Amino acid sequence: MQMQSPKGTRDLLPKESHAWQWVEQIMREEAALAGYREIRTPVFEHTELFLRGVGDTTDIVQKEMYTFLDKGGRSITLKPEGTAGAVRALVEHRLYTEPLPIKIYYLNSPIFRYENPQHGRLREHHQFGMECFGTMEPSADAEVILSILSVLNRIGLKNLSVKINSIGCPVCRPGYHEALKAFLTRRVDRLCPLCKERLERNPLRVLDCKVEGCREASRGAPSILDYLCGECDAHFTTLKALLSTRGLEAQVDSGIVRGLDYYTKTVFEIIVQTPKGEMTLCGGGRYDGLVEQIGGPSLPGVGFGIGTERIILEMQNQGVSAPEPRLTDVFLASLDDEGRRAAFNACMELRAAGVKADCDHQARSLKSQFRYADKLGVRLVAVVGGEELARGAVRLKSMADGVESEALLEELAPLVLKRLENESV
RNA sequence: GUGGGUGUAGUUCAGUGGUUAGAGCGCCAGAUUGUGGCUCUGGAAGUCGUGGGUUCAACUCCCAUCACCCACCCCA
Repeated sequence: MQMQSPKGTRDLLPKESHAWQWVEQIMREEAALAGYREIRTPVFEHTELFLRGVGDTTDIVQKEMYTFLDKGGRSITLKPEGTAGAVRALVEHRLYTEPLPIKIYYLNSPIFRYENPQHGRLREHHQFGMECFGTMEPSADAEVILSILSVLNRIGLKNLSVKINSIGCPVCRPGYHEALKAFLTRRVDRLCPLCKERLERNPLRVLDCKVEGCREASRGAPSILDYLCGECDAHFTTLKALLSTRGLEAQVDSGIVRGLDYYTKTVFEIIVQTPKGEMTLCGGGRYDGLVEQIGGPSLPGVGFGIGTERIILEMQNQGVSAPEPRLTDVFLASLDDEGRRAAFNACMELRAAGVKADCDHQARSLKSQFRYADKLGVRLVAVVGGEELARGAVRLKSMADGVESEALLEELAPLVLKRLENESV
């Protein structure tokens, strides 16, 4: 049997990694602009963290976690989402003793979910996330939404839409649960088996079901928005106003309930319209009770996670490509053994001067070296050897126009630097 | 987890029971003396996903298995 990467995993190959780096750079810059600092937490955590954080009625916890016992008998789980680990670290290291709010982000943290792979759905994927702790203000909710939108806009993605909703808080949600449960119970016979269970433990999730019967059954269901308490309602109204101020008319969609239990008040998704339907790029919201559930102080929070694979996928769909860095600017070709030594030496000198330089490592013919240099897309080729080398010189050829000139070896670095700068392509 | 499709060189694919399995692109090299892109010529490269079975004979038929793709489910 041939070795291959495990089901649902992918190798990031050199020809695509530059696109990732470009996207990462934009994420870092936007996070930094908003005062967020990077945090890196372990790939695995105690299973307990996710049971308490993510919620044990969720699909993620019930059937999608990579959980195993380690050799010490501890139950360990590979991160199925990014927020819980960040919250654990925040609590463990008392980061909340710093001036509030605490703003942190994680970049391409690997995320694991055991499910059937499909387009844009892997068992291991990577997420960028921003989390803001210690403020109840809707401006924080607006900030994280606008930050990630700014990232997506800078990348150049089109056809994006933002859906928001409020799912209330411990004050108002019980009342809504009751009303929703009463409503659905009257139509229970039309619900799918899964939703019949959900009805008891988490009726909100029935609204998210895609089964036709359930969709019909939930038509005309009471809306959470009608049950929000004064505080939640005011929060939601202000958030919408803030987004609107920034020219963002978010689509209010009471069907957005999210797959994680820790959310309170604001939940949102960023969707992209594709020819095959819509794809969720980003999901997030407010989680005012989470820090306390994890064993920390009562500290509100709001944030999001976004899948990098999906961003890259959609970039390809939309024909958006990251600028491709030139691999090598100058190639040192050699004519003979003496030239090979000198070319190697000159190559290292150029690198020391900050020039992307390379030389022949295959002992190839000059013709082949040129062919190779051409494929690399280099801008200048220096031919080292022969009678020029005896005079301490090389022939320097510009690959774009084929023009050659002679250059002294000892002046090569400054000359090359100047030419690369002048003819910057 | 359920249902459908696919699996042949690095890659995109041809090849449906019969000698040493093919093509385009890519890769490597050559086309007279020290030079790329175009063209021409040559070369390397495949346990035909894996394991069983049927047959005188299997890439081709059957079974299983693995992986990928698509749908459901869910979401990033």
